[in-house]
Amino acid sequence: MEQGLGSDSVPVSGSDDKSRVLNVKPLRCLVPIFPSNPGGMSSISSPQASPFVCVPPAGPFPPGVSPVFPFVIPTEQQQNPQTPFAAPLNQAGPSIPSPVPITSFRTPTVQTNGTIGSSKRSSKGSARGSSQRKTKSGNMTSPHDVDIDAVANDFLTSFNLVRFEPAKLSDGDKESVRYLIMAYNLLRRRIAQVEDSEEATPGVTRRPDLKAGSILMNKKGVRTNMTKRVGAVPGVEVGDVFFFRVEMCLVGLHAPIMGGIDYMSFKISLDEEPVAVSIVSSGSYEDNDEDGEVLIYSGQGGVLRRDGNLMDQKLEKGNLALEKSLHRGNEVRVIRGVRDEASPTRTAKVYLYDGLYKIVESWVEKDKSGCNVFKYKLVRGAGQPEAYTLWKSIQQWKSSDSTSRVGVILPDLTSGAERLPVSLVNDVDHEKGPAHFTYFPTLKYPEPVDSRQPSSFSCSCRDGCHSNDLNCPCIQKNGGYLSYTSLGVLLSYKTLIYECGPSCLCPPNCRNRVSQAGLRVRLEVFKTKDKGWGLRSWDPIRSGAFICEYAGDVIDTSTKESGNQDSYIFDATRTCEPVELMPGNADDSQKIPFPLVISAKEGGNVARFMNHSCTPNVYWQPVLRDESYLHIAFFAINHIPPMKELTYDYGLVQSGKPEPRRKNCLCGSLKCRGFFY
DNA sequence: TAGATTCAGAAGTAT
DNA sequence: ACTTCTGAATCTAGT
Repeated sequence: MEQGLGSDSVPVSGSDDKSRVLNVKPLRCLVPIFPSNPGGMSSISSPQASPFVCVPPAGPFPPGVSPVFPFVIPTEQQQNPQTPFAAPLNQAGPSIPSPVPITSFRTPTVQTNGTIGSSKRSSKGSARGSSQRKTKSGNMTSPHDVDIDAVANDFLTSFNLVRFEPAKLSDGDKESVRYLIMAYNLLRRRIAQVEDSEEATPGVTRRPDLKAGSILMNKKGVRTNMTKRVGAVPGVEVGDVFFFRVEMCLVGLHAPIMGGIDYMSFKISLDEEPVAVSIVSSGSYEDNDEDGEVLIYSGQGGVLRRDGNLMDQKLEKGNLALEKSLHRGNEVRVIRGVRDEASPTRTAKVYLYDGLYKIVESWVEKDKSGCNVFKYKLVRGAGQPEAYTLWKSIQQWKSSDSTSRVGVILPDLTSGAERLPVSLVNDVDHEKGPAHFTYFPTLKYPEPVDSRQPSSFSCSCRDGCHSNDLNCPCIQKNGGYLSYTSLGVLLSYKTLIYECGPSCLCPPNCRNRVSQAGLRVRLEVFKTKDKGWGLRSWDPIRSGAFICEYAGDVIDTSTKESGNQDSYIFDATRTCEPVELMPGNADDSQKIPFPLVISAKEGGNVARFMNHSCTPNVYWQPVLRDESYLHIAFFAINHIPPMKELTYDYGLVQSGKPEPRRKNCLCGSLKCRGFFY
């Protein structure tokens, strides 16, 4: 068991002094360069304070340093001086690049194809979008008093730039489904971010999921798989995960926004009769699942009414459709709703697409209160990939020390260094573990933290930073918004995120310290078939969620020969192929402040096991803490099902820099460029 | 802190 | 117009 990883390879559990295991390599040769702009940052950093090359966020950059864009940003929409909150921000610190406010992206002239907000929804008496919200807050003009419709319009304007093929409206494919889900989540998170910065109205439930859903549902040419069908839905694979019901509507997996049974009418000679096409089993009825391949599903209706009366279920609508499907023998898609364990909110749910089932039996039961309830027994079709059963296995691994599982080498390769264990598994061959390395969970700068001067930009939010507090300097640095949701999900993509740092007075659980709070999902290092060791997650990961940072030793690139021969190098100066065309509120003026190269050869965390892919599901994001500590944080690009390998794009070396040895890429994607460094 | 309850919510179906 | 296995906020019962 301890052949590959000697007992000395892992730090002793509970050792607080992580620096003990750190092989410190001081950076002496970098000449400090400081912002030349008057005021602002120059006042906070003395030449002795930081050994790093500091450049103003707007550049210029030292040779070889380039801005990093994980996503393409529409360029024509930048720099509009008409910004409602440019003034307070500029007062706070002239050196802080003025954020591009979302209102500056407004495109009032572009009314060509169906702008939202004005047409359908407002005319239908539900004109609650912007006007109602404004009256709610009265005369108090919030600094964030931003029109949600405008946000959505900006978003859709960018969205229209996508090469979206109309053929996919009726028949989707994997790429369009993936893109649509990602677009939905970006919009939803953006709306949530804007709403969150406004003061909460007591008693009003915010539903950014429905708002974003409504906008995309009503936008022509956005949805896919719009024609209902029996059986598989193109572009949706068994095992795919969804985090909101609306997502499944958008991609045509399950049309009812709340209803559990989706059905369509099927022509039989002259008559039409309904057949069920998909069901969602959320566990709030008394469904029970015997072994994961069988589902006992309760019909709809008959639940406790508002008037207190209980009713028998009727053989109509969905119930009738299920009955007809039993006799017809057609396949029914099954979606299993389960609790999202990674989410701190206890009610959060994940929907697993569990593939095709057939109804084999139906009967009527009396429930606890004596009312008739229809029951349907569904059996899963053979030969489909594991989905719900896999989820059930994982629940078992979590509860039973995973001893039952084959291939487990170590239950926790971090020996407690992370807040969650990380298992080490090999079920493909006999290798007993990766080469020796020291596990530590964070990035190691060669200079101790306490020798640095506290930044005057640190905050004093003792209860944690909140996005409606515009006096918080950490909020200001992020363009006036908090970058994360309460779930630790990144709200919008930026080239640089400012987190609270060591000198901030906010607590460790501050919402602006997401990348410092440690792992939130259960990860495991596993042996891949052909790419050595890799990383994957037991928990489903929602789009935008923080996964981990890249831990390792910060490398002095001026003395070391670019350090690129080390296969555990993370080079933040590399550029990435744009992942997707992203709607832009990314701020062009914010750049990576200094070149950062990390080596995780001697030591590091789970990130060192993440493989390269040309179509990745994870991307990296520079995060600056306290103006001087740059870190690399990894976030999910789209929803990631359990046990799917986590990959990111290793990027391309800047032209002019020495190119490391190329390796053959085995990612297997259509867009594979054939190699990586 | 975790479970239970409340309540607005929007699309699809049926009337 | 009506239904609906949502989902967030609030309330309640427990330690």
